[in-house]
Amino acid sequence: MTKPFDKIVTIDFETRWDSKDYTLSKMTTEEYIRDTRFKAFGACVHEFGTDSPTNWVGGEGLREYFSGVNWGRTAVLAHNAQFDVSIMEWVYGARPAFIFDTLSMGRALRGVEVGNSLAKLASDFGLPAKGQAVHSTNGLAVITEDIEAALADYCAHDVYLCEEIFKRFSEGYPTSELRLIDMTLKMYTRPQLELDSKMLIKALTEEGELREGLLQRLGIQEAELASNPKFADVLQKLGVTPPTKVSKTTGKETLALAKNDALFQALLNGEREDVALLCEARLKVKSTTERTRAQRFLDISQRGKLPVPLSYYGALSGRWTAAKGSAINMQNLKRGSFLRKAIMAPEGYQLVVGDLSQIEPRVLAWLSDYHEMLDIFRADGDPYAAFGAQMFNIPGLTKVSHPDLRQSAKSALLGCGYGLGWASFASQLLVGFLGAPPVRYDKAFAKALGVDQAYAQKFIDWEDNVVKMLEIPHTCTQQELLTHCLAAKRIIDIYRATAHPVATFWDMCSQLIEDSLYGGRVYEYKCLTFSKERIELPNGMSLLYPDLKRTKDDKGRSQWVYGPKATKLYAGKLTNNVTQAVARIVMTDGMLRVSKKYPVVGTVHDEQIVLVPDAEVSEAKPWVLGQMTLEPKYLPGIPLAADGGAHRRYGEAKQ
DNA sequence: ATGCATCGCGCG
DNA sequence: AAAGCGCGCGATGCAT
Repeated sequence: MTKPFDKIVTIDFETRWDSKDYTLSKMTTEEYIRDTRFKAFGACVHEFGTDSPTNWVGGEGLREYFSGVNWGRTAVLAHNAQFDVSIMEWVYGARPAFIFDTLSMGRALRGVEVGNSLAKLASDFGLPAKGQAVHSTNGLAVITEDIEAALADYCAHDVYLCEEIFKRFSEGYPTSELRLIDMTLKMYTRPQLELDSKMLIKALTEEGELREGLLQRLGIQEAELASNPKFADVLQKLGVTPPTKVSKTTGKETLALAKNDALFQALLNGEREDVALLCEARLKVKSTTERTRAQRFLDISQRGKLPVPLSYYGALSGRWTAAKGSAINMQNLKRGSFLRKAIMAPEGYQLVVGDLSQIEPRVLAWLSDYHEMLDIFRADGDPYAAFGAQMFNIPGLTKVSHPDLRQSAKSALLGCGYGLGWASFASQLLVGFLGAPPVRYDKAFAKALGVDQAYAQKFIDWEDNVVKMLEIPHTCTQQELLTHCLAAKRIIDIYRATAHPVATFWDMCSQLIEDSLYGGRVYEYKCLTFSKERIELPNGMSLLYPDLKRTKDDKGRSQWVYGPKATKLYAGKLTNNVTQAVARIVMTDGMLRVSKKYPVVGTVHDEQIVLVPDAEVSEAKPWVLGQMTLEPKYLPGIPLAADGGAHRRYGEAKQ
């Protein structure tokens, strides 16, 4: 592939800020740059890889500078390029051909938890420390020549640091991943999506009126509903004992007033109509996320198009996360919500949304040589429905006949692949069961579950853990609960017996944690190379497990932990990590192919959002799905499938 | 006041 | 112990 640029310009802006009310620590990048107060004091620029001097371009000279460069053939390099390139594009109309970003590269190469600020990177690489001069501009709208000179020095040093770090990072960095960084940043700096402000206003108004009316009818303040202790008081006054539960983490008693707490659900669906109404109102009042987000979307819509705030390599597995401080997360918008519907392609375009069907179970089946499962996928079967039929003893269960049960089976099957245990599974299924005293796990209960003495002793060893999971209150009797747990255990047992290759894969993972990730023995398995504290992936990137070591948990049992937060690692989790990481590469391969023809304007893990002119939509849709499912050479024989749709509105594209 | 941890819930 | 996993954010409670 020929390079889309002839030279790389490193850039760093210095801009006006005020720690009181105009600062990136209190505002999003989008808000800050689009604010009327925005002002660039200047920028340092340097042509990367040349002896040319680093030039400070003062604020008044910036417009002339940017119009004097052929950005169509020029790439830009910055640390946190989202900021600098947004200024270039939004303020000066300069559209660089390609974007390099040392912050993005740092996350991928060093991990997300270590910190990848320019100061930290300089220190870790033994480079001259980042300067401090910028503090003197706090609150200033104009700067003196002296300050400007100091700023220019400081800025030039940042440019130097960025280049030095880039030299170190770019050694061997896959071109495909550089293209993904460029793609991700352009989703933000070159926004295409529009927000339907009328729809957002309407939804906000209607919701507000509904809420106000409800509060008035009940004669209650919002705070009395929203706060846990205050709501408990309200219940007490009505002669209702506020329900409690034992916290899973602290072990302390706490109010069980969350939406999915069984006892809260009992009140919500109970016979006391006054109490039920209050509970309903509480849910309405507490669902603030949707309101806050709608308001944020509305605010953005009044400033311009929607910069999609995604963070390349935000997750261990290489998945994208929401960009920190962006205040909105495009990856967890409620399905079917008006927020999704308010996101639109510009006039004359549609959004082709394609997703990789069941990509994780497909990759797991391929990695573990689970041929029976691969054959189900090859025959275009529905493994979730098949598992659901086993789970619920409903032969012939389908997505159409039992959509909810199939959804439950889907979640169970995915969990099972990563080591989901029966107790946890049982408690998952119990969510929603109503009222009744907590059931205690004891020896007799274990025996009733049909586990032998040694197995029962193991459960008792993790008693606190299991007790908490089973201490979910129910309306069902002890006997019903027992039956329920037996059913849960039966399903888990069925899975582990039938998905034997997956269990064998767990075995191998356990061994590799010990021998390779810890012991350093290099081991190649299919498209993965296990070695000391890392697993190399088929795209040249790696899963990182820095400082992996064996520790003891609070019960004195041996366990593996890694990283600054002592994150636990064990077979089921490693299975998840490699599966998710490989699935992400299948996904990005498709994105890279699609992006050669159409702009990819967003991604949500197994889904890509592609901008297509109206006239090309019917052709583009199958083409996109086809590009997503080309067999990767590192996964020979894997059956892939993709599904998708097209609409001007994001929320209407997939049916 | 401010930071930090936990919970609950949204997505995959 | 074969323990589902990967995220971010708002509300809340507790410590500083």
